[in-house]
Amino acid sequence: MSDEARAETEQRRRKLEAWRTARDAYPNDFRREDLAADLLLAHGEPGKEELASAGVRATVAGRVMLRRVMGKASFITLEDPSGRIQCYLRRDDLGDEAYGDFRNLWDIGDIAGVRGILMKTNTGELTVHAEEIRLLVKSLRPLPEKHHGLADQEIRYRQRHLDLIVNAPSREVFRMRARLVTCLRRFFDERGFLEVETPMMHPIPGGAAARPFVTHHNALDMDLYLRVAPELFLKRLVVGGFERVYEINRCFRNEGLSPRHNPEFTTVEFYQAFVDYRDLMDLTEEMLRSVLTETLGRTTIDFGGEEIDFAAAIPRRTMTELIAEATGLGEEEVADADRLRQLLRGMNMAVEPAWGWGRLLMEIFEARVEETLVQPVFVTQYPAEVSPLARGSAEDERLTDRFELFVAGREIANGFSELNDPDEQAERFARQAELKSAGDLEAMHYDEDFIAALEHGMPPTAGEGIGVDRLAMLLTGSTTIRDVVLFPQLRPRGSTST
RNA sequence: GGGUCGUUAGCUCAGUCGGUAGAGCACCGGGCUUUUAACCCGUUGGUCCUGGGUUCGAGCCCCAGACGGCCCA
Repeated sequence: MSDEARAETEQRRRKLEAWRTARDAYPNDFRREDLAADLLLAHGEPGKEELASAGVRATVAGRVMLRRVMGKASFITLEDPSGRIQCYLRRDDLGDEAYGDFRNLWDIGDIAGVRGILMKTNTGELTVHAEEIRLLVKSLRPLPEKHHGLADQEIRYRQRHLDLIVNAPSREVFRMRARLVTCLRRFFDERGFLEVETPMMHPIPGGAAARPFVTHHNALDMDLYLRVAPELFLKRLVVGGFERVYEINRCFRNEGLSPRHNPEFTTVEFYQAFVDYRDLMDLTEEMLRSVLTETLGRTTIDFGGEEIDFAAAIPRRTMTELIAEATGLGEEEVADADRLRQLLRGMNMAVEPAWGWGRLLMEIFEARVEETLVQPVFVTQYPAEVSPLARGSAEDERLTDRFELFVAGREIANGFSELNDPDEQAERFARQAELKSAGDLEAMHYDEDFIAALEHGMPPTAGEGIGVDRLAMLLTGSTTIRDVVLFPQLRPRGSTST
């Protein structure tokens, strides 16, 4: 901290010490009775004289955000969770001592309580004319600038409390996120889904192609993995007879940080027996319209200057179709692994010899198609090679009954008809295990316990995962996940690691 | 991991060609009893991200590093 910041903090500490000598500097007996927004709603309309004759009492409390001292009278603006309310403080009303303490010891950022009578100023602003003022908490550190707020992104993420104190739009983002989660929960509850919690620590990481975080259990003396997905546990619950389940919770993936990736992120994952992936696409559309209507009050969103429309039916396009369109390849060429490999090399992209047709197709899709999918679209018929848990397509054994939803060039949801043939699942795991031993760090483990569960019989089921952070980004127009995660992961300050 | 842009007062930001480091807000002192980002007067406040180098002289040029943003892998 610089001399000057220290100087101001010391100044404020001196004020606190002066205040402390006479009384409890951290009282907890003040009870707020009115919120700023409620007062404004109830008394915003009446004129100055009308309000004065009504003599309405109010008791407010909040953080001092603005201060205008005019000698023997002052205005302060308090901010509470609902909004801001102005208070009018006069020496002649409060007495020399209380008013003097206010002038000498209070600062912007302190938390205060004010009891008084509602009035309107000459310019019509609803104001609490103070009869009693209380300094409730002294703030020892200066707040960021009152008009421009806090713009430094690094400080906004590292000291989120400051961001929340000063930046109203940031508070609104997290309120919106909370509403989103409430809506999701209600949506699934209303449809008979049971909310469950499955392990965050897995003996074998599974359910997604991703590198896990490793931790260690001392008493059991075994490594555990932070889950990359809850999928395999949720399907065991379907085997157990919970035919509709959902979980809203964190997943962890040991990958780089980016505007779209935080190592811990939230998904809602849900499973429903006796439906297939087409039914889930219908359900997803319904869910999106429901969430948008309840949170934003409309079915369109503005994202990066682009209006995105969820009112109409969301188109369903196969991956091969979209690739043919984007690359100009013919149907037979898209079906030809050698042709795809050639194309990728022509795009100057690394190609692993182990990659088969499905993986090559996926790579091309990610490189050429994804970012072009701005309006909502369900991409269907994902290759089996990259979908080791999805049911194979009846029409083409190289494909699966799987879809992903793309909006604004981002993957929002991933769902499929579940593979419930234990023998085929065992073969798929075996193939994944081969890839893993060949060095693919994201390949899945062979999960015997899951196979055993499938052997007891899982009803025909479809399941889906939706990125809650990414939905929150869409709803709030945020282009980086860090703006919708309260405490995003950042590199430790002053670290020397590379 | 690579490329690129950024880091200057507590906060928001200027800083010309390499020549004594600035503004607004906040803070401190003074004035002001209905202000509105209050206003007026006067002060204070700097590891110019860090470490090297070039130069008579570096916030500015060069090298390395840290952290952050963006793009790519």
